[in-house]
Amino acid sequence: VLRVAHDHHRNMIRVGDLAEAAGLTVRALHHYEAIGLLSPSARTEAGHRLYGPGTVERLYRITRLRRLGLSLDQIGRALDDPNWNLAGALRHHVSSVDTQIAALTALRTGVSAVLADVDAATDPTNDLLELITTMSTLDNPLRRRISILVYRDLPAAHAYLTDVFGFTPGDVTFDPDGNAVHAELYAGDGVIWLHPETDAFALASPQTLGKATATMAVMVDDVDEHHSVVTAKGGQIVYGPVDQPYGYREYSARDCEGALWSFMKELDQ
Amino acid sequence: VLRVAHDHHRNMIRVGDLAEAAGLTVRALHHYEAIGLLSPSARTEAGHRLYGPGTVERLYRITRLRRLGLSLDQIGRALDDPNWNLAGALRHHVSSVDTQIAALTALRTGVSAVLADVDAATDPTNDLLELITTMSTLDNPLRRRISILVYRDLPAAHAYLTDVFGFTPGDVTFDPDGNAVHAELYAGDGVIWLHPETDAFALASPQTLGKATATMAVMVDDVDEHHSVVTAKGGQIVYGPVDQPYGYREYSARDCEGALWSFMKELDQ
DNA sequence: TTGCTCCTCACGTCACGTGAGGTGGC
DNA sequence: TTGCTCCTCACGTCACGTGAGGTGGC
Repeated sequence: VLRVAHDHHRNMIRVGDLAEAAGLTVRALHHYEAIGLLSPSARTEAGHRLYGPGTVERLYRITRLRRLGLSLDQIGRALDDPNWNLAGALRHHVSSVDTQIAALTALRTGVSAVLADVDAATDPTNDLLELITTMSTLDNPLRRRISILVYRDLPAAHAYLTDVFGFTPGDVTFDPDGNAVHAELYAGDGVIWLHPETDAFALASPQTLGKATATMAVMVDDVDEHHSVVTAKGGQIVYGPVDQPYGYREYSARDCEGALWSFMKELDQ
Repeated sequence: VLRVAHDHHRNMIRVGDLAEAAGLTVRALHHYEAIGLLSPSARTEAGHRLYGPGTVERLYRITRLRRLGLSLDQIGRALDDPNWNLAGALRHHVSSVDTQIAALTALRTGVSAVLADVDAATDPTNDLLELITTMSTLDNPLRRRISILVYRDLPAAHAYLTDVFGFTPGDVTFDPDGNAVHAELYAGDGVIWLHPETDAFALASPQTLGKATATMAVMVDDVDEHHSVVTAKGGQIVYGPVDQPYGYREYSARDCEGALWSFMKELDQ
């Protein structure tokens, strides 16, 4: 292990500072060293860990891959073994995440149904345990919701929702004649599909009808910040951020074809 | 510990049989005994575990609570401490499950966005690690989507969507005049809100407009089974289950006010 | 001199999985 | 006699958290 005198520490960082910068604990960095994932670039004469720029960069990649849900073992292989198939591992990982999400969401609806039954019970001595033991709603078969919004110009709407509202763009699909037939956007908890107008199923854009049969609410971490970004991008604000009596701070905006969006966050309490 | 001769085992069950019946392993039952959660009713003279009817019933409750995501420690308290607040623990648990779901779904969309970029990359030597390191979409601030569907008669729509399509009912909120102003339904991965018609925001029911500006897709485990249940309940089918070229098996139905719903499942491959 | 950060063990977590080595009933 | 199930230790898992006891730099 390289030992350096303290006048050579210039571009090195100590373990506590690195941990804070990376949002980890010192103990986690000790652990990464113990399993051979991330070793300090050097040590001081007193044995204190020192991390150089290359090592810091490596830790940045580690934390990124960690957020994707890979194990430390997998991350080590991804970083050190050029023959290891990272894309394959991620693809496999996505399907296991899907399974976990399905199980948790089934659980979530099941538990809230049980609790709703408890609240509604006229007999308060009614045993919750009995309810749970006999409930069948723990097996609701409805899995994921996907909202499908109708637009005249899919590529334009796709670009607008990405640029102005900040959705992550997914694919835009075209038919052989070059008409856009499908487009996807990613929000935090799933996907939104965009659909062209069609007489066959009586679907039309709010721009065509002058009214809408649905709107979208999207939860954000900071309503005011999102509002100021959208305003700066030229978004068409319907009303600015306001605390609503039903427990949300929210503002509302219309997109390029007049569809209504509310961006909101639950108020404390 | 009660020891019984083998001619007194009549209504007792052995550990291997109990494990199989409960979908657990023998080791798990050993563990439950070690932590004091479930002890056998008796032992044979040779020391083999024997479980009576009361103990089997207790294990059934344990597995049920386990499916709700409670820890073995919490389950023990729920079963043995009459003063312990099971409903409170479940309520707390629901919000932690929500957080987990949000994190996993954010992860899921992030990873699939990364993989989509990899697939679209014209340069196959483009480094996936580079992509992940530089991707900003992993920090998308948009959290949860909530679809808001417009209906003339909220209580009727709430009842229809629950009874016919199988959504789990949430609350219906009324104003002081007795008008329904808000209603909620639970699907597998979140909530759907129902909203009354309002001129102020140009929102109207498909029944009023004759057209719709949005539709909903809902993923189910078994499209044909859901279709047959909805048909039996008198649902208005638009087209029956069919494999679509874009990779889903789906069918479509209209609800009590003409809103279009697709129930679908991804095809293999 | 006083704080603060740093160091190295080393046990604990959660719900079992997985042998190791051996015994009693059908 | 041969399988099968059963028994009791006891270590391993995964990514650290949480002290215990102590040292070096500002």
